[in-house]
Amino acid sequence: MSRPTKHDPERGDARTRLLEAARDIVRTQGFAATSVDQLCRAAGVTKGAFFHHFASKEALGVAAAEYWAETAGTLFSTAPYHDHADPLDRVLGYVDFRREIIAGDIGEFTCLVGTMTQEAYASHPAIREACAAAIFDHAATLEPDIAAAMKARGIVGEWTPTSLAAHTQAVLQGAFILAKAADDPAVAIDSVDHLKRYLTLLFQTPSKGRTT
Amino acid sequence: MSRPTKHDPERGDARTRLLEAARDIVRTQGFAATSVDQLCRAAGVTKGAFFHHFASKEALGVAAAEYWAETAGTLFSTAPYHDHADPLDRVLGYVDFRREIIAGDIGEFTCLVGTMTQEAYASHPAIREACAAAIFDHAATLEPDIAAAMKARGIVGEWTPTSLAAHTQAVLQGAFILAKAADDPAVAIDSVDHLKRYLTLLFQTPSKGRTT
DNA sequence: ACATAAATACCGACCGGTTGGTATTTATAC
DNA sequence: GTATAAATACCAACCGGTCGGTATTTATGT
Repeated sequence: MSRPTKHDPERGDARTRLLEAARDIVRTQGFAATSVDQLCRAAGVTKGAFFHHFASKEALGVAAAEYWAETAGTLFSTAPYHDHADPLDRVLGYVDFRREIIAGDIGEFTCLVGTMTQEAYASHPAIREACAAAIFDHAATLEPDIAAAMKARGIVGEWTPTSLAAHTQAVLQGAFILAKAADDPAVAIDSVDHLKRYLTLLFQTPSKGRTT
Repeated sequence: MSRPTKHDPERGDARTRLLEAARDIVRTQGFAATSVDQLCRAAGVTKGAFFHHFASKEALGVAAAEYWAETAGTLFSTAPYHDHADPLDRVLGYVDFRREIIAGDIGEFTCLVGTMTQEAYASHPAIREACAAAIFDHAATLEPDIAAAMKARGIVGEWTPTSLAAHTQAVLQGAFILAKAADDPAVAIDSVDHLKRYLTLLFQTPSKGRTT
């Protein structure tokens, strides 16, 4: 055990390590099934440190959602799909980028805030709000490109950029659930392919494509 | 309290009441956050009865998923959308039927097995399997109509009836997550509308609509 | 028809371990 | 020296699960 003290920086401070532990463990076990002790063990800190940084387990959940939104924000804002000249290519490039991420271990590509939403939407309003912000703020980053693609092609469909952006997130979240159920990422990739096909059909339609 | 004995049938036996309590409570709180005591209180039975009918809390989770699959099975097999002559109309009728269900309280139209999958896929393999069966067996009921619609229109796309059926479930599951996050069923309805639009575009396409 | 045996269904007190959270102390940084 | 960060010790409530027992239904032997 040697000397446990001396403020060992190791990898980041205690708060960040707890947030990263939450990201990894909550994604595979869920929020309720993850105990504070387990988080502390994984982060290599004591309970005292936990409750120094977070007022409660719920507060940790909120912070984890915010941390998730932050890291995802930089991941996607620096991704290469923004380089395409055509706005539709940027949207399709986003879907391709999401598709690439889906591989390997399920606990590593699935979405923390989607998982937490399911458990916390009724019992922990603060967590629900933080998750909603993470999801819909991320969706909002797609709206300008969708709107530009609509304008460029003169599309005036009965749907809005907001609802289409939200739909992309719904497909992704649902794909994650199916991948977890099937214990196989392939089914998630199939759904993302269907999403890309939808976007392509939507924007290649010469007429308005009335359906409803 | 009067006389508690004499095998009071009230509303179904203890097992069914526990299953119904699980369906209602787990959908809003999640599996891990729902205690056995809470289930017993809601079902009006004692802990002794619980562990008489179920070997463990996990076994209750498996049984709840199976019960869900059973009740959903009768709900959808007796639904009116099967009456359409055109197989595509049956598929679109299914989507309409799902759309109609999405209304009112979120805890009442969301999916038990989708919720449980998120929490249990890694920690409770038996629950994961039961949820997977519920989801994919339900999806499979759409495959014959999808296949018939493809054949009727001579569509030989790069996708399969199985993957499209699974995709419908992904959209629904994702729509539920977004509804929970936004605390508003409207966003779920929007996604279902996008799904219907996708199906319509897919099957009205004269060419194969190569995209990938 | 009836006594008896054996399942089945259910009850509720109880157990050891874990839970989220607190109080107090100790080390570090500026 | 004082604010911040972290460690230690501790707690009452709650957790899933057990257990000995009782009531009721069903099967069986005569």
